[in-house]
Amino acid sequence: MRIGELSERTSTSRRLLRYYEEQGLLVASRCANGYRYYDESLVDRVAQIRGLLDAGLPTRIIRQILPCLNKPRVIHFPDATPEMIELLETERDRMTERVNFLTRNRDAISEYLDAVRAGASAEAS
Amino acid sequence: MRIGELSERTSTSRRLLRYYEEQGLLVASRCANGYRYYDESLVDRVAQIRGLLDAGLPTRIIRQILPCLNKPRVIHFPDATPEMIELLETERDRMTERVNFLTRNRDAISEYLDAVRAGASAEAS
DNA sequence: GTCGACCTTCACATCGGTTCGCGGGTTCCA
DNA sequence: TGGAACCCGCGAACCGATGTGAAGGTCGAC
Repeated sequence: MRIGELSERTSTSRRLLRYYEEQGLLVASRCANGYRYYDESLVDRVAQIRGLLDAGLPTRIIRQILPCLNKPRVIHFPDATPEMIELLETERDRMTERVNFLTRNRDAISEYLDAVRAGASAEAS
Repeated sequence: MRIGELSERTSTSRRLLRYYEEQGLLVASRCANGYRYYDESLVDRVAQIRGLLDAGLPTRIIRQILPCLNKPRVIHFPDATPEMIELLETERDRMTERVNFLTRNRDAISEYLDAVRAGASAEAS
């Protein structure tokens, strides 16, 4: 597909798709006329990129970890340098921290909502 | 404590502490001479703020949900307007999405690391 | 009393992700 | 042949979080 369709299907502006490409997060082949051409699988990849960005990871990091997150995972780990592994471990730990933190706070919100609802129903009775 | 101590104990620049206050995330009382004075409990609060920021939440949202996240939780839910409840529910759901997303990706990284390690040990044998 | 360490406010800079919008080329259809 | 709808690259602005630094007030110690 071309950039317009990808843009619609991912709810992401064309400009931003080009930006992600510029940042090395997204690869597009080119038609004879210079138009970008995107593979079907890139819809998911864009969602992944946006999810990671939304979670607070910078493109710099996303660029590094993205290649390790694809389905045919067994294929290409010959490029696993020690620095790369360390980066991945660090980032994995940071993500775990984020998960724990978010979970705790979300649960606190849930509790609060429960308390409010309990209070409201008690008041109604 | 004054801002310097809070800054050190939270590894947060003074500038940022003032910024959080300006954004309504942090309250400081003032000494006679105009210096900010912080309660002990604010050390934890700063950590909480930074954790939420790190997880990708903007100060605007943090300001809204923070009051519902404190220990004496039962005390003050008289100010629970329907809009507030809706905001909290929305934000709780967004956080759940983030958690799921981060967990999936972190697990993918872990799997990759496992695969690399397995490959490395197989190669070594 | 003055020096140093702390605090105040404030304006400005930086950085990364995002949006806007230009000037121009390509495709297709009337 | 022209116009609509798409594409290109690109610069500029924006916004939110953060850094930097100036100009000045307060305090304790020497």
